This record gives sequence, structure tokens and C-alpha cells, in this order.
Amino acid sequence: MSAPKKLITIHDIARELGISASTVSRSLNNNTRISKATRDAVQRMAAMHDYQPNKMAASLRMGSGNTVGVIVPNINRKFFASIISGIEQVLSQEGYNLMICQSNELREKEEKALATLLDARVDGILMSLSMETKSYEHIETAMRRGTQMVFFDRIPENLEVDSVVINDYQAAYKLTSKLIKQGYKRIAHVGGSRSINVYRNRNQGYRDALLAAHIEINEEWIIETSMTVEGGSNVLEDFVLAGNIPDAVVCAGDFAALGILQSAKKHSIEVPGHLLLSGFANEDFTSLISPKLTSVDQRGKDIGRFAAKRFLDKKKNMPTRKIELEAKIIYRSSTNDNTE
Amino acid sequence: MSAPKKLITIHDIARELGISASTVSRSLNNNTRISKATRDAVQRMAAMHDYQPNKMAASLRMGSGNTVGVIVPNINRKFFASIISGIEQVLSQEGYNLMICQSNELREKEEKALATLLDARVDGILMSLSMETKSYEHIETAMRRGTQMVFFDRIPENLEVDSVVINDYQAAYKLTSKLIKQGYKRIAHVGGSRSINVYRNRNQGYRDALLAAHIEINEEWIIETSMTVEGGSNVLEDFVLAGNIPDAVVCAGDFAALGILQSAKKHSIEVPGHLLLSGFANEDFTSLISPKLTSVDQRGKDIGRFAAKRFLDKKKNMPTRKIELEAKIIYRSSTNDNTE
DNA sequence: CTGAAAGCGCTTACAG
DNA sequence: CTGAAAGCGCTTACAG
Repeated sequence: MSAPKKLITIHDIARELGISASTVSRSLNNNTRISKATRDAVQRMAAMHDYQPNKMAASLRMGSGNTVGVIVPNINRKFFASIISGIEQVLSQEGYNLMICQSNELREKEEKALATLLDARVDGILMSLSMETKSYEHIETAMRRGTQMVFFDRIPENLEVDSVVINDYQAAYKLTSKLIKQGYKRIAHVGGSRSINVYRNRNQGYRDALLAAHIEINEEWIIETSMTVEGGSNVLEDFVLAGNIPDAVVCAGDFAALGILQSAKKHSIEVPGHLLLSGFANEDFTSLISPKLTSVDQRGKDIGRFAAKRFLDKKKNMPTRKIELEAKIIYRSSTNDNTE
Repeated sequence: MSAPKKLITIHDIARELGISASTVSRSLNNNTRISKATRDAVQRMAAMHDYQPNKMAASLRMGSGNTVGVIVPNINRKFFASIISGIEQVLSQEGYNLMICQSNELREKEEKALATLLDARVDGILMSLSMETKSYEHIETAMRRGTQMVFFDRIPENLEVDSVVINDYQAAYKLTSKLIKQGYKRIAHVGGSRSINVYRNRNQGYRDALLAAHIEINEEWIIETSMTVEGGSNVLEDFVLAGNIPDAVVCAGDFAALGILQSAKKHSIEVPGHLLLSGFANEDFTSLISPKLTSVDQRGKDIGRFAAKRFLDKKKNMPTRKIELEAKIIYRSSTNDNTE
């Protein structure tokens, strides 16, 4: 009852029909050189027996499978879940399965996931780096093996790889400029590790917007922290302790922004009354809290779709490309904007 | 550059070492009958060449693989993401990989996912039913094939299957009783399709709590709806239109509860001032919104862990079991409770 | 249009 | 302790 039942194979069908396994195989694959009569007979017999081809055997024989690996820091973040949906949408209709792994932002787990996927002989790997990943030996090893790889969002920038990102720099630049235009000058920035392209770019966008407006940059207001609720909360507490509170914060992540918001409430610093605030990622909660948080839609589904297409193209030997999508800023009440 | 490179096999190692492939295979698998000397030599050579065993070939030969399939309605819901984490935690250290599919609450997609996983010859399938799944032919077919299956949360109740759930009935009963004890009598219930065990059980828990307190059940206040923000919002609008607004709503889902909350605000119905409200699932946002929403921690990670262990046990021919975990109610301000 | 044969990369019973 | 051989379930070049 519990042992996997012996499943039917092409040889069983062949025997039953008094033909060869080759013919069964060809019939099942709709090979045209087979007479319609036998093809029909085979397919009928296969259906009757619930025949399910053994893809492992086929993959082994053909030297390439139909599984693609995905590594994300965390599946329970809307952004990454959307990306996975996008990837699945494109790849499943090409007959691929997805094997999804999480790095949990740990380099060690990322390496293990990578090894697991190589082990499983996936056809390709689509991935976003963990927060801890600052050097790329494991990735270079995988690529040396000839594995098709496409990176998205957090990418190994100094490597010649296929990638799909949004224009983080522009988004941060625009957001900051918008605040400046509203008359604010004391604008802080809270971001993650600068070894990660997205945080480095958002940081640079913020800086350049200030520079363009001839506003002096105050390094004390440029904070690098863990992009968690707690991390954000600590940042605001530090501002309060220092007795030097900005008018606005351009934050590189929604969770950290939420922490800032919560701590601000605690200190009766009103948002947007006393402090403007924006996040990044357009997490579900951004439109559910009060005030609603201005954020950046990172177009996860599109990123996923493009990454999947990139993989498909690579299989056809198309050249390496770096794709940049345009992010969509969602202005909400936390920046005095009520368009939504 | 783009074609998958030819990878090294046990035969290559054997040739280089002047021994047989059998010996290489045994050495790599730490078979004790091999002399330490040759075992070491083989393992050194393998490491030198970045040898990666082809698991597909091994699985084919051994008749069973190391991949487990998971089907959930949606990966971007905290509950299901947690379950997946729990499953992964247990199974990855047993050497299994996960293949994750989403049904998107559609029976058709669920069937397709099931077929895909069977096709991939997974060792087992852990799944939660889609909202649309009311009959179980596809599942019975899969089980007839001898596939190890474990269900969690939403399960095919009239089938003799392994399952892991929480005590939804008790949770709803306790929640409702708590409200009654606070003096409320006009209590409504909003839930999902009663063809799904979890919603049926929550519904029954609610009813029985009222009965136990000798409060008459008002069928107009027992609503079955899509458990979305919109669905919940519509329910409250209907209450308002009918001019018959309850004092409290025990809602079987957080998103629907959020919809109720938002519509209530629109109509200046204060929560918890005029209306008590509770949800289910303990989604992230429940503690982020105002008022904080009382909800039920469904212990996703534990469910995942138990489901994975159940799968492992089944492989060892242990008998079918139905496991029920105790849910944890998180009382918050939406029910006048500020323990958190 | 169909079949016999080889081979994908492993593992393992059999033999020594 | 080690090797030769068979076989897991497919696909496909070769031959007819």
C-alpha cells in the first residue's frame, strides 16, 4: 500500500500492442513518420493505462531536463513571490517546472541551494543574491559548469551576466527631487548594505538629487542598517537621541520605513505633518496602514517574466543582456500626496 | 559558451584512476567494503574535478528520487509561505528537494500541478486544496498510483488520507465565547466556502459557542463570501444597507476582516468602539494596522514540519494519521484586548 | 513506416 | 576489496 506502485512503461505498451518500444516512443512524441493508425492505437492504450512518461529517463537520455531552479532570499516577501509568479507564468507554458529555494539572506544557504540545484541538473538557475553575498566564487563555479544563469534585482554587478533590474537610481532620484520641490531640504536616507547594487543605486539617486538641487549632503543622515522594522525603528530613535530630526526620510525599504513610522508615532512626530516618509517595494501593508506609505512598485511580476524570457533566449544562444525596467512610484499620504 | 558543458562522470574518474566505475561509485557513496586508500583517492579526484553526481541517473536506477512536491493555493500568503519553510526545514536535512507549485485557488491549475509533479516522479506530494476543489478524482488517481500524499490545512475530509490541521473549530469556539463573556450577543460570522473543512469548522465553532450560551442564531449574520478584502468590505456594506449591524464579527480570514474594518471606518463605525472584530491567519499586517486585529496564529511552520515528518513516516510504512495542532489566538485591540 | 541496438550515468547483485 | 555486467526508462541514429 505504501510502496510506490510499479508504473507502466513504453515496453509494457509495446508488448501489449505487439510492436516495438521505439514505435511507442515515437507515437507518444507525435513523430510524423508513424502511421496514424498505430499512433492512435498507442495513444489510446497509454491513456487507458494512465501512462505517465518518466521524465527523468527522458532527461537523462536527452542530456537536458525541463526543470529550472530559482533562488530568492525569501519567498514570503511580496516582491519575490511576484517574481516567482512571473517566472512560472512564462516557463510553465514552455513545459518547465520550477524548483524554488530560499537563501534566507545567508550566503551559506545560498551556496547550498546552488549546489542542490546543480545536483538536480536543472536546466538553468534564476536568482537574486542574498544580503550577505559580496563575492561570487560559487556563482562563477556554477557558470563555469555551463549552467544557464539569469540574475534579477540583486545582481553580481562586476560579472558579465544576464540580469533584470529596475532603475533604482532613477526612482530614488525622482522621489527625492519630488520632496525637494515641495520645499523640503532636511532629507535623510536609510538604506541597506552598499555592497548590494539596489541599495547602492538608491543611495546614489538620493545623493545626486540633493546635489542637483545644491543641497549639502549631511552624512549623518545617510544611514546603512538592516532593512527590517526594527532596523528602521532604531534609526529614528537615534535621530531623536541626537536631537537632530530630518523633515523627510527616503527609505530604501518598506519594512524599515514602517519601523520609522512606528517610532515616529511613539515620539509624537506626525507623518506627514512633521516628517515625510517613503519606502520601497510597495508591500501590501503600505496601502493598509495609516498614513498610507508612499512606495515604489518594483514590478516583480514583470521582472520575473523578463528573467524567464532571458533564460529562454539564452538557450537559443542569444547574447548576454542586462535589462532595466522602469519602476513605478506610488505617491500616497505619507508624502503629502493623496493621488491614491 | 552557452551549450551545457560536458560534465565529468564516474567513468571519467575511473579511467583516470585506472579502476572500475563500480569502485568509484562505491567510494563516492562511502561504501565500507572499499579500502580507505582507494576511497580517498577517488574522493580527492572527484573534488578536484568538481564532480557532481547525476541525481537523475541515480534516481532512475534506484527507482526513487529525492524530490518532494508541494502544492499550495498561493505562495505569497504568509501562512503558506511559513508552511513551506517548515517543510523545507525538515526535508532538506534529509536530502530532499522541494518542487513548489501554486493552484491559485483554481481546481484546473491544481490538477495541472498534480500532473506536473507526478510527471516529474516526485517521491511524494504535500498539498493544501484550492478553494474550488470539491471533489477528489485527481487526488484519488494520484494516490492509486502509489504516490505518497500528505494534506495540510485544507484537506479532502471524506478521504482516508494523512493530514495536518489546526483545531479550527476550537479556535472559533473560544473566540466567540470570549466575545460573549464580554457581554456581546449580536455576533456575526463571515467565512468561506463550506465545502472547505477549515471554513466549515470555524463556522461550526461559532455556532456552537452561541448555542452553548443560549443565544439565538441569526442566519442573516452568517455570511459566506470570497475571503478577500473586497469580499469583507461588501459584507459590511450589506449590513449597513440592511440597517442591521452586529456588535461583533468573528471573521474566518484576515483579509476579509481587513475589508470589514476599512468599510466600517468609511461609515464611522468604530472598531472596537462600535464593533468588535477578529480575523484568522495572523497575517503580518494584523499587528501593523490600527486598531490591531485580533487573529489566530495557525502555526504554519509547525504544520509544515509535521506534514514533512508525516511524509517521512509514510515512507517507513507507518500507518495513516490525522494530526490536529492547537491554534493560538492572538488577542489585540480590535476585540478590546491589549495584551499585545 | 517500423525495429534492433546503443547509450544517457548511475547502482548493485553476482562472482572472485 | 574490486570488477564485469545488467538494467532503470527513455530517445534516436542506423538500417531496412
